[in-house]
Amino acid sequence: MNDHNRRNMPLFPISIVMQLTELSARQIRYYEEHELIHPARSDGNRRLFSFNDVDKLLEIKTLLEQGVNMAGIKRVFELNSQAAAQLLHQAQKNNQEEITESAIYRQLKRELLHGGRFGKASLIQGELSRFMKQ
DNA sequence: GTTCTTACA
DNA sequence: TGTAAGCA
Repeated sequence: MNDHNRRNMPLFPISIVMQLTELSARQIRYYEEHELIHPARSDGNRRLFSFNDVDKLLEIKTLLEQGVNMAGIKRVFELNSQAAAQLLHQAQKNNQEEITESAIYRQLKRELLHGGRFGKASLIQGELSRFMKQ
């Protein structure tokens, strides 16, 4: 069982995710409607969230608190996946070792936090301002 | 008892 | 977003 599988395993019912994220069930379902998350379903049609889903919801919560709307959050995720794809491409270009997907995301997270080549701060101050309320 | 969908405020 | 109804 690798990291990737572990993080994507459908494990938590919505009640647990509510406690973990401090988001309401209404909000969590709403973000799913807008395709920000894609929780699996149990046999009884109940949502089952993975660690990745929870992480994504926490990121959504942070952006929401910063005043970013739904469109802006979608844009951030879009840019993040682009950045991840770029990191993956460069990693493969620089050596033949097998690159773990989770390692790529960890590096992306570091770069974003430390204002690396993708600079999240500049992203929020610049383009993202169009998606801010007020 | 918990969660789901739908609908209204 | 919160809340309520009616199901599963």
